[in-house]
Amino acid sequence: MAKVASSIAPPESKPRGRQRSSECEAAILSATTELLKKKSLREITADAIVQRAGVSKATLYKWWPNKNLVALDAFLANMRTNVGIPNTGSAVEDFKLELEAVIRFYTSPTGKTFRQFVAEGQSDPEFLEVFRERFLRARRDETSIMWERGVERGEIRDDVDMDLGMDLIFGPMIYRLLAGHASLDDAHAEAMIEVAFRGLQKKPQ
Amino acid sequence: MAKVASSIAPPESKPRGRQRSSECEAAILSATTELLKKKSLREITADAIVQRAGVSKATLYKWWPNKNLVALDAFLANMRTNVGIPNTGSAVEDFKLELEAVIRFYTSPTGKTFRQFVAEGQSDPEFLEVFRERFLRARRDETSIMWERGVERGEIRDDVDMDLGMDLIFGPMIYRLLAGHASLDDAHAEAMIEVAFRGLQKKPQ
Amino acid sequence: MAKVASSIAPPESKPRGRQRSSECEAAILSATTELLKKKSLREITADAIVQRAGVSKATLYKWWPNKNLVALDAFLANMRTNVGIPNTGSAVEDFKLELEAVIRFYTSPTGKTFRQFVAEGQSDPEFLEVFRERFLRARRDETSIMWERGVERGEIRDDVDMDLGMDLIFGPMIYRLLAGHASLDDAHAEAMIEVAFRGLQKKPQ
Amino acid sequence: MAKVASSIAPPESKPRGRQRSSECEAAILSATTELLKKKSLREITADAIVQRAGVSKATLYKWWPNKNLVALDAFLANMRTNVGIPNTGSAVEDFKLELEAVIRFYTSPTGKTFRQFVAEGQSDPEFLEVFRERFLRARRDETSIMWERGVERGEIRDDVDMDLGMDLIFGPMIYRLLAGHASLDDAHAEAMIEVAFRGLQKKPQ
DNA sequence: AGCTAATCGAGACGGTACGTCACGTCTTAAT
DNA sequence: ATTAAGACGTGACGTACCGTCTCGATTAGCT
Repeated sequence: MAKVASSIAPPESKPRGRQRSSECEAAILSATTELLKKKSLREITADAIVQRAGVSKATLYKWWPNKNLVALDAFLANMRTNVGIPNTGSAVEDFKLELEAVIRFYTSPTGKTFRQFVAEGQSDPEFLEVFRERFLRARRDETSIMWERGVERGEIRDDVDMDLGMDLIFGPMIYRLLAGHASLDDAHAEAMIEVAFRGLQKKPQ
Repeated sequence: MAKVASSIAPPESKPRGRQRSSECEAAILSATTELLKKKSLREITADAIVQRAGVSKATLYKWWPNKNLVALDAFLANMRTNVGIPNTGSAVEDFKLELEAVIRFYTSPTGKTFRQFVAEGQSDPEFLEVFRERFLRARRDETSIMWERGVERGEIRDDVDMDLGMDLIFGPMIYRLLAGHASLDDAHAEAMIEVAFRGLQKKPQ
Repeated sequence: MAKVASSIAPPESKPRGRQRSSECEAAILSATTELLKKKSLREITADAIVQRAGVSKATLYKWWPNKNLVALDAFLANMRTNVGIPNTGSAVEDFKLELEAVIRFYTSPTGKTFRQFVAEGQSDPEFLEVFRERFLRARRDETSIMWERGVERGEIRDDVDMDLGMDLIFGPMIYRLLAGHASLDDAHAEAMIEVAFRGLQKKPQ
Repeated sequence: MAKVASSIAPPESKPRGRQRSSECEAAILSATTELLKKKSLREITADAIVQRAGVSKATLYKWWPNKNLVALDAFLANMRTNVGIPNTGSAVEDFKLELEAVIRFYTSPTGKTFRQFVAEGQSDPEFLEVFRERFLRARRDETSIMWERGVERGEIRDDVDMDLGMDLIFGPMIYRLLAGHASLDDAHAEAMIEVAFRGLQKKPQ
């Protein structure tokens, strides 16, 4: 993470000196995870992380450039149990289930960090890009399978750009998540998909 | 600003002492506006504002609790020249023009502050609420006129909740604005409105 | 107070306009007196005085240049009930009684302000001079009567400078008062006078 | 300084991390010394000290709770070249020389800080105590040697409490120093000792 | 009776220093 | 070489008090 993968050569004589402690990395990530449950990203300090992890500040800054990227790594590490995407045979149903699942996640204790990553990204373009590539794109790659299945089955119009379609489906939810001007629940998901798909699906004619 | 309008009594004898200097307020707001053109909200400091405004820090903190609300007041003060909403006779056209205008604003030097307000709101719920009430709601109230015209003319289905419809129209744009995963221009606006309205408009038959 | 006595002309036609309110002056002085009972001179603020006195800050600064001089006026106003000096017929006894009385005063709630005046004087030479002239000199003028009686009665050597003698008698007490390195009570007064007078008094021979 | 000496264990393995920079401490103390030559203790600001020392404010506040204690440390550091006490064989002569020396010091550029320490102590009892213990007591311990020599040689009465005697000798000088009502020089020292010792010394008979 | 001027309460204002906080870097001794 | 401990410079924070100022209201002698 945040580091270059240690490259190729497998025999690779170890460098001199003490080796990087994977325990340190784990301690930092899990400390960060714990802190994120209690406080917002902005409120968490690098000092708090290292203290809770029983690790020195130099160690943290040796492996990560700043605490946002630590938090991102911690966040991603907790997503490995990756929910499979639904496959009901109907694109509308699939996206409805998916949207519900995503809403549940984003409003969960862990998922609410998402909003804070987007927020941090507004004043740190590099971070925003990393976040986009490592989180958003991964999610979109998964959901694109659902999209393609819909297109192949003739449920989704093939003249609609997928990115546009995806934004139509998930954009309103993101907007509500960030602006908080309206509620977010299963009912909303259903209604939203209903209307959106009226614009996306092929006419049955 | 930041203060409640002093309510009813119109003759309203002035309070005893020295009156609040409107020059100070103006200086602070315009200094903030200038700084926002050059730096992000996060980078701007209260010290920089007061120094540029030639005003004491105590004065700033006397009238505003923090610099975010100063920036919001400055932002709103610059919007008084309020764009009238379009009225072409066609709801699709109206929303297309409106979405294009909004995109142009949000990507303009002044409008890019919008993203930063949303960002700040993520770690400051109170600020988010103020921002929502004083900016977002005002915009939505305006656009709701367009929506209602569309409904009355029979262009927009009357069984679609307006809030949901608005989010469907503007949500995708906000999402792209904040996540930056895809471009935002007139072409996008057109395509987005096209698809969204297929779900929103009444069948012609 | 703190103002030059309004000079010569006794009939003196009053100046036009509203006259200085003696209630204001009294309110300020008594508010200051009250505050001095609870807090040290350093801790008291001009704002606190005017608030407690129900008076405006401009009024305070119109008649006094700073709060130290207000406090000095308040202090002096509370000393009008001027303790007569003792007159037992014996200089040693007189000074013993006087020293005891002075110690009692300086360690009383009112008198402990004395220390703070001396303290303020260290960083404000002008104030020190005013304090010296208006308080210390008045006290010394009183005590000088005791001294002179002693000299006349032949109890005190006439070749000792009075100022030096006074400092010998009161200096040690002031020192203890300010440095706090030893106790101050009647016993100390007695012992101190005992020793000091052995140096001051005429040999009985 | 300002920290407790780290007690007993002489081998004392150094603590883990980066050590306190003695350069910082030295820079702070010498900057403070310089500033004290030009300004009064009250006028000196923590900002000015750290700026002149090229040190951060956090560092100063890490090691000292306030600037008074910094100044005290700086003051004491400049006294290490400790004047030996006189030893002429005569207590009167010894104390006369000592009083002259002390007067010279207290009226010197460095020594005039003494008055300001006493002044600060009046509104900060804790500081007064530290000042007393670390400065006054040290001086008194030194001078007590002179006193004891005098007692042993039979020059000073053995029924006079030493603290009382000391105050009789030095109190008047302190009084004049702080109140400024009379001059302080060698002539004064001589006269004062003359009179004081008449009360302190054993009758020759 | 009005005019005019000094005074008053209220409190806004510019200024200066405060002491705290978090950041990210650096130093040291131990592993 | 990497670690834990933790000192350090930087820079912003929000608060406090100072002494000045601007208001409109009040008061009283003078015309």
